[in-house]
Amino acid sequence: MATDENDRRPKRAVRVEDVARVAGVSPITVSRALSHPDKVKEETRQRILAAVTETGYVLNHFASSLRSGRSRIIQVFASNLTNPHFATSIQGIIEAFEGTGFNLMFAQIGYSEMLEVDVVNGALPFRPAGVIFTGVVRAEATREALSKLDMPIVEMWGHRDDPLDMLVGFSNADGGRLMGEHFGQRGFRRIAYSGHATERGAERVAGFREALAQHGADLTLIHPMEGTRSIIDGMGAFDAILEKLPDCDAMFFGTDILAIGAMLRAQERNIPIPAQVAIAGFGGLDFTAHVKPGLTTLNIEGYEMGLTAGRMMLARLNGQPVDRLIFDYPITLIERQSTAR
Amino acid sequence: MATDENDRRPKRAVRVEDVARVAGVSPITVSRALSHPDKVKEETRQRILAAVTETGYVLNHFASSLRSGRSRIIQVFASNLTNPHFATSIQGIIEAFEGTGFNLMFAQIGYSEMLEVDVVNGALPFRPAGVIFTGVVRAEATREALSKLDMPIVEMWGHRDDPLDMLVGFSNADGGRLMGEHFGQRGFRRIAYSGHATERGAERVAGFREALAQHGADLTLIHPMEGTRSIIDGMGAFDAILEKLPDCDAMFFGTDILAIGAMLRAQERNIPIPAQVAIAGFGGLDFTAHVKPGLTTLNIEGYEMGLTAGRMMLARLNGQPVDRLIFDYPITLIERQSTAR
DNA sequence: CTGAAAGCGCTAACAC
DNA sequence: GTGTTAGCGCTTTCAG
Repeated sequence: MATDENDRRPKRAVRVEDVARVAGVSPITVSRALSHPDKVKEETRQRILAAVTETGYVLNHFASSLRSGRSRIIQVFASNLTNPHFATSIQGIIEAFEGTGFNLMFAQIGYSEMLEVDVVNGALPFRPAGVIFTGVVRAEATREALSKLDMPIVEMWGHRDDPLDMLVGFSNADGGRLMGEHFGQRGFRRIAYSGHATERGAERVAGFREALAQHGADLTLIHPMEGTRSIIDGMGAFDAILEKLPDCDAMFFGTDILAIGAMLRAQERNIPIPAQVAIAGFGGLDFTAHVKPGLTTLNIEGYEMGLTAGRMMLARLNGQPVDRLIFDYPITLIERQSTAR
Repeated sequence: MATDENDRRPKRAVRVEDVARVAGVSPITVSRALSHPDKVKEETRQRILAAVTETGYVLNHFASSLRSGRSRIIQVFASNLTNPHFATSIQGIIEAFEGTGFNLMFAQIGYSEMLEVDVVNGALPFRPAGVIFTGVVRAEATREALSKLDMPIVEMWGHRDDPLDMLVGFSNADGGRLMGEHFGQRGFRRIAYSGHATERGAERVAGFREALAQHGADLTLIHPMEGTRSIIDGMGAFDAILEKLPDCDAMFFGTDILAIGAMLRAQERNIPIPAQVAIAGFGGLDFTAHVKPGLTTLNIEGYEMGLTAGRMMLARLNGQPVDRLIFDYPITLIERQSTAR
């Protein structure tokens, strides 16, 4: 960028000092012009901006953060990206922060959400400006440690009345209830659930059971599938359920993928869906609309949740008021042929 | 962690100096014990480690990186996570770095790979220890800028004989060739391709066309679909192709998702697959094995590619020799009912 | 609205 | 194998 022949030597990076010299001001004024533009006279600011372009200056985040104790890093604790719901959610988060000058740092957490204090501490050396969890933090010790940190936090994909700070999620209990209501109305009686059955899965199961009870039905069998979600697993689950509960007339799966696996397996075994067994999924992935028979499912807006999570965080970081700390996305039943009677 | 009552005041963080005092050594020795263990006497090291636990010391990355000019950050430039291939790949990368002490920073690049110098520069203030691209860097200017950086780089999901540094990919041309060979042998004559058709897509199309030519067949129609990959898009593509090429007898789609959409649309329209139109996909997503008819596809190991990319980078960072700079994953044809004759 | 001095916490370079 | 000194580049005081 500089026009002289010094370009040859990438000796040392351009510093505020260099910009300051070119602009004829002191280093601190350059710093202010860049981070608190309104605290510097417009004219000076213009001169400084010109000098920045001329010198090709870029801020050294390390020096900046070391001195200020703050950073422009958003720490994201994400679950398995193999699950399209989470992947899509993360995509939403990424897009929310695009072009904002914040940088996203990723760390993996298990699907179990049994996030340890250590995992969180491991990310703190970066003093992130904010933290986003692709889940609700369960461990009490971790919650306490986090709440002491006094930084913006977004939890996702679950529900709590007392989030650490902000929450973008939905109620698994409501989801379970919706499906229980649906199954109850249809008159199903020998009912099985397969999928995540602890933590947030437990809430879903509880809601499901509760709604079924109101129709005099109950959840006859739970076939737990923690952390797995392939089509093959769904096929296996279908067989396993019919093995234990041969007269099963309705199955509710914790993910659409498992449900599709079950439907495919039913086809292979010539078991008519929904005539003999009704099948429902969870997630609202787009292919559920296109399989035959169409798959009844609970729809969740993963991408939008991610986007919203990112925007809430951003608003908070920019000092804007966040109108709702808890943003529960509605979960809706999409009724299709696979559970028709 | 400290046992006295000073715990109440989180005045300032524990520093090397504090650890040094407790261990009865100088700060620099603490630093060395932590980052170059072999340069410190075993006994001293033990004493220091004890002091670290006692004081609850955690390294300040900002100070460390500011001083050393190095960081433990791996910059990942990722494409759209909405695409399960990329998401899975990223998952592989994440797992490769789990527990290694390196931190992953994410930035989004468009599917087009027309990564600008600016995007790259935007990440450099963090002086990453390495950079991973979920794609091959196309823009020459960017390639040059990167090569001057003198840091480990992994490019992915494509092929070049002259990678910037390391490459984990596969040959799109080979993939296209495999499918062209397959279509040619089956005797298809009115052939359409739909999907990504520029850059890496162009290589695939070229290979496809080349192999078809050897069987006296040719690629009659290209229906480009840049950056889209939903089932709905596949349904639309199917209709669009038949509109332009009513006697089309075989379609090759750039992603399995598009291919599935096409198959579903064919079912709706009562067009027999493969009797009237053969359909093939690309990617080897697991559901291709389970749909009816089974979908012929080209298999790609996304997760493994990510894992390998991460491990190559890690080996390089740990100063281990990297035996192969270019790691081409084999791409294989999975022949199923959807293209049977 | 602008500047001078100081120091964030660490490690490179050079002793010993 | 260990210590001393200095400084990475920025921004927080505190003055003016």
